Amino acid sequence: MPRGAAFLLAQLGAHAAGRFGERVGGLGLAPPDVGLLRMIATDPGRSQRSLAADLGVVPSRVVALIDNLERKGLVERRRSTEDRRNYELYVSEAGRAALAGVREVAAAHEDDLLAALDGAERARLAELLGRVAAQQGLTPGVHPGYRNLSKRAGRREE
Amino acid sequence: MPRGAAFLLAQLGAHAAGRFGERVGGLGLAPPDVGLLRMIATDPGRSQRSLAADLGVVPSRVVALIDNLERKGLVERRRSTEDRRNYELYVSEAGRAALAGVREVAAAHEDDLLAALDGAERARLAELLGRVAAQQGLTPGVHPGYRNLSKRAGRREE
DNA sequence: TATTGTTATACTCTATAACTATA
DNA sequence: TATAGTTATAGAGTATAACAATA
Repeated sequence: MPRGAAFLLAQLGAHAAGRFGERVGGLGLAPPDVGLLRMIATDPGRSQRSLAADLGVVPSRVVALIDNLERKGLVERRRSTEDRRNYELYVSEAGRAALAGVREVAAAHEDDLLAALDGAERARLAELLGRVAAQQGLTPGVHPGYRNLSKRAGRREE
Repeated sequence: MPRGAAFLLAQLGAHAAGRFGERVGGLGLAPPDVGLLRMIATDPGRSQRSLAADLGVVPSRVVALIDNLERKGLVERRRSTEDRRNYELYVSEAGRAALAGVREVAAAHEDDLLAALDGAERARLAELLGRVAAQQGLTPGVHPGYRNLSKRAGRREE
């Protein structure tokens, strides 16, 4: 039974995510931590609500995620002075250091993952994948692993 | 921040898996069902234990998975006459019909997923991905989504 | 009344370990 | 004693809904 590119994509994607998770785990980070940290670093002061919206996740989940990051000292919650209902989120100094570690790890990850390809082939692969991602409407930099899948048609196990 | 091929792979892989799950959900199948069904169809009479080993999953999980398939009438358990401790698993007629449906759905899935690419580009993508998968030691046709990830350091995202 | 964040709760998935029936 | 499959249980992850503070 010949496997097409769609299956290979799903298979390799899960593999890549798993391996990356192992690597950042070595840094004391869970995979969701990494994405959140990056989003907050990119747009400091943003609220939990806006994160929930961008991630396609329920706000209560962001509470737990940020609790986690705050407990690790990587993110700070500051009550907004303009609208005291919401928090402004900031990446701490330790958080920035963690992100630097993530960047190293990500480079090593990419290199090991694509060991079968030379530079030109990697670029070609990235180009093809980029076009597919754009056509599929995927948000650059946002991993669908966050998304609430329960609304969708099929899931897992009956 | 430029995203490399590794991130795109994880992102697109999760997207592809999610969309495929929706489609087979329309057939009344959960994503794990599809893989199990195929493995049993390929190698009729195999035991639950052998499935667990191939999937990298604990045997008790296979019990629930097969219970499910059996309840839907897609798979049959027959007590082995040689060694009465184990079952021989077979895909039923309904199971074969379900697999035919899966093949249709998979073709439509691939076509929609890769709408951004023409035939030559799809072939090129499949070729590149195939080489990466082989170098990474991935088992053809076995999706890592089954694997026990709890032993590993981190888990999801990116 | 509407909105931000929180808590309480429930449900799903999945692993671990103990158990049964064979061998 | 060892193996195939099963059951009981627990823990992680995540959604839903009710709630408090603020607007």
